[in-house]
Amino acid sequence: MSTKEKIMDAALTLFAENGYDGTSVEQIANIVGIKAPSLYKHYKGKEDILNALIDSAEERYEVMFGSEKNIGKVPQSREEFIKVTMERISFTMRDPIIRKTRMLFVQEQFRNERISEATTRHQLDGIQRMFAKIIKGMMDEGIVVKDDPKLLAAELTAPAVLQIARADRQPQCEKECMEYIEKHLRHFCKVYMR
Amino acid sequence: MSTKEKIMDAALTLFAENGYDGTSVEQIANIVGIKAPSLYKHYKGKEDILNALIDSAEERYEVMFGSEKNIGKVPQSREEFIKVTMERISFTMRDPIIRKTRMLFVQEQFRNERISEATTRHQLDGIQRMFAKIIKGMMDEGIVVKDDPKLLAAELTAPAVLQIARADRQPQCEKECMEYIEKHLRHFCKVYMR
DNA sequence: CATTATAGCTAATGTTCATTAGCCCGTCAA
DNA sequence: TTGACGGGCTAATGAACATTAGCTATAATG
Repeated sequence: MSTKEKIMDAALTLFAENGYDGTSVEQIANIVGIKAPSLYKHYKGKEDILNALIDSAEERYEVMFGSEKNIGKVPQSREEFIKVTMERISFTMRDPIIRKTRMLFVQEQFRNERISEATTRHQLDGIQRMFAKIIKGMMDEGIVVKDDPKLLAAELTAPAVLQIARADRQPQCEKECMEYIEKHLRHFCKVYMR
Repeated sequence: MSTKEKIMDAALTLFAENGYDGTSVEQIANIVGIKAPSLYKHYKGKEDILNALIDSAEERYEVMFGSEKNIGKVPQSREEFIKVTMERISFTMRDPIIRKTRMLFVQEQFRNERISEATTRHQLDGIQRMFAKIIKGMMDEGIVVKDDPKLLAAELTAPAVLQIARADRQPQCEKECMEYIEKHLRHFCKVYMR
């Protein structure tokens, strides 16, 4: 891993934990194993690092939600839908980089316009568009009752998003959150699936 | 309004907008109309102000969700339920103190244990317990289909909570958010109400 | 009227922080 | 061999910040 990448990595960890203002350039340099001034050989300043982190999050988002490739095939049964959905949610909840990015965005959303806008785009539009497509697929196959796919997607994902946010701030409740999400998912299936 | 209250008020506004670390004692004093050192006649320090704000938020929560008085009577029709629910949500979304407290809590949730714990208690437990009671009441009256009231409450409130969070960071979308919430609410009623 | 507490002020302190200046060493191309 | 450059270093700078010390005026209390 190059020094530039190490800086990004360390900054993301610290920003997520202590916030942007609560993190000093020296702390970042310490983790990387260099002195603070050396950091300026790689980035113009602290804000430049934040912008690089936002860029990188946007790229990741583009890869995950930009194309429709990663939706996979339409689940053919209730249990299959529950399984792949729980896997997807579990990954999103636990992946360290996604988790730290979420925590960073949550904290900076009111001061940084790019982050504010990206949060809405990722958390609401992206996820719901994805699930709307899956649900639409299942509607077409007759597995799910006919209804507005976007509304159903929002109902499906919103409780999960809130539980993920809870697990971010209270990691000791992670298991409980996942169970709660599964309960919701099963209830959703009971109501809307044949 | 006493100076002590003015300080709380100014601090809440600034903390919500710029975060705790992003706010200086001098900025708070400026809004109040005193010099920074005078502030220490009222509070031991910056953190003391934050703690007072948390105390005050907890008291407010206790008043709003502590007793069951403020649930009001069980709505007798779909339209009545929609009306009172939208009013409740609109108030929660727009009331300046509640809004700023929410924004402060969102930003500090990872660094302050009291806030972390309170966020879960207010955002998940409190709201859902309240709506579960209303829904339970309507189930008993036969207006809502028999089901787990807490699950239904979570499904009802989760999309609203996310839209309120969106309106907090993008106030220009407030109207859009409210319309979105009403759409969800009506869909919820279509699915679960007779 | 005397005294005491309250709540403001200015000046100062010590710390932390982001950033810059300028030096040095190793690598690699000309 | 030379020279340029990348990437590290130390030292320094200047600003911001939380907090303390100590003075003063006004209001409340005896």
